[in-house]
Amino acid sequence: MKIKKNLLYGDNPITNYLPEIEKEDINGIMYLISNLSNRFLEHKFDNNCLSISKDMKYDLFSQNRWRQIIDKKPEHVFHKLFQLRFYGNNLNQATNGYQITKLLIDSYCKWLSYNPTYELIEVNKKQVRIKDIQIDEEVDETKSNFYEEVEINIEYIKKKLIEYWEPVQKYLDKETVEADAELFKFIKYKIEPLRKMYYYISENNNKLKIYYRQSHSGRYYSIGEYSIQSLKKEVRNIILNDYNEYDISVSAPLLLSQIYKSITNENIPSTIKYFIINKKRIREIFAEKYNISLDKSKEFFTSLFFGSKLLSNDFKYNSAVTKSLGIDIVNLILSDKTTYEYQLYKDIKKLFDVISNHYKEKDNRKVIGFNNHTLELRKWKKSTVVAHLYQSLESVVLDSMIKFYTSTTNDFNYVRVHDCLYTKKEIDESELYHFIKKETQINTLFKEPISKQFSDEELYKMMNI
DNA sequence: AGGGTCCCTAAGCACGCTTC
DNA sequence: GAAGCGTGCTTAGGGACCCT
Repeated sequence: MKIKKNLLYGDNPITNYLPEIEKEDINGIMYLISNLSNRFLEHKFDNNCLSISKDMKYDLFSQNRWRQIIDKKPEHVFHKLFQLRFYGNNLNQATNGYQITKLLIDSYCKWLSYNPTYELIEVNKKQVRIKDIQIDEEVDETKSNFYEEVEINIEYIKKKLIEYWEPVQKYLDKETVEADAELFKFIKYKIEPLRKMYYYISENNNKLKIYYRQSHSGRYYSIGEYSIQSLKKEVRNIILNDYNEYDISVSAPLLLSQIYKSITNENIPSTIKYFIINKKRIREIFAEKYNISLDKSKEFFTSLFFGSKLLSNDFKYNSAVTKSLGIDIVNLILSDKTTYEYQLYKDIKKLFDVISNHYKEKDNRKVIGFNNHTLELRKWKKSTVVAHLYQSLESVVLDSMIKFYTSTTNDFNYVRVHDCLYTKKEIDESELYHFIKKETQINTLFKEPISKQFSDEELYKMMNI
């Protein structure tokens, strides 16, 4: 256990609010402060009380001491401080009946602005982070297959971080701050991840180390605390600010169609073809028609191409789509069988059936993907099988993209994101297309198609508006 | 010796968020 | 549909201890 000597009791924002801290508990408080940056909004405040998880209590005070000395004695200062518990970690549950108080925002702002020392502490053998500095990478080497390292333009991230910080700063002057979903999400999913990544990269000589693990289908997932793949896209694009993004446009419909075509030798259903050509407008008109947000609309079509059911699913009454859109809208979609969206739903279902049955005939225990990765099945499950095939084909295309990039530029700064490749140097999209076609026989698209698009009038007619 | 209780930890599940 | 991370809660099971 090591503690920075000059970070004294009373020097940090939390202890300012806690007049009676016992000396022996200061380690615990240090631990709390070090965790504050990432988690503070998930702890419910009531006056000067905050709640922390059971594990954290035990880490702080040891389980025995917590139970025997603190939990059983209501007069103990920490009993009062930590007695509250809350369930769930989303905003609604965390703030139910409470407000995000000035204390909370204040502590966070002060904590960030202080930044006086870069000292690390150890508590109960656990290494933790304090004052923004990472001491140890917590990636489990046994889980990751390998890592790749890429150069990052850190100055731009710094600039963006300052921009991000502005909207939070204005809360400093207010007495109380109302629970604000936007603020909550902004800090939790944008500021904190970006800040964390910024320090991670700057500590590593302006390079980003990405650990990958390969899944059964051949996809590479970035793992660990600093996983770049599950960052919000906006944040990821800030980090990879000077990179070029080569995205397989309408990837799921496009690749599924080619699997279908290779099996049946037939043209794909026209509904799916129209979607590939007019994706953007179709999503906009769909959002308009059912009066939902564009994001919900995107989610709807994405789910359809992953084989989502509209109403019920096997284990829960409501499918993911029903949960997202609400039962009324789903019923509305299902009520008119002549609409484009209904027919698209049916055609995708047919496409899934054809692909699934074709492979089931060969062997109903295993499926060999396009990259020769094999899926072993105990029980045949259509959606899993199609997902495996789709992902294996996707990984073939991504491998091919990487091969093209590294061989033509002799550069290895690239980041894998399933059906999208970020590259440091620019490449020619048309050459990339031909390379992939030659290597894999797959047709890809890297930009929204502009030819053969329907007029709005035709689209409205198609969707029965 | 058997039964009950407490302590402690790990593992598993559920949930909520992100990405594609 | 695939997967990731972080968090909260429950449960299983072993060890230590005490009582009958």
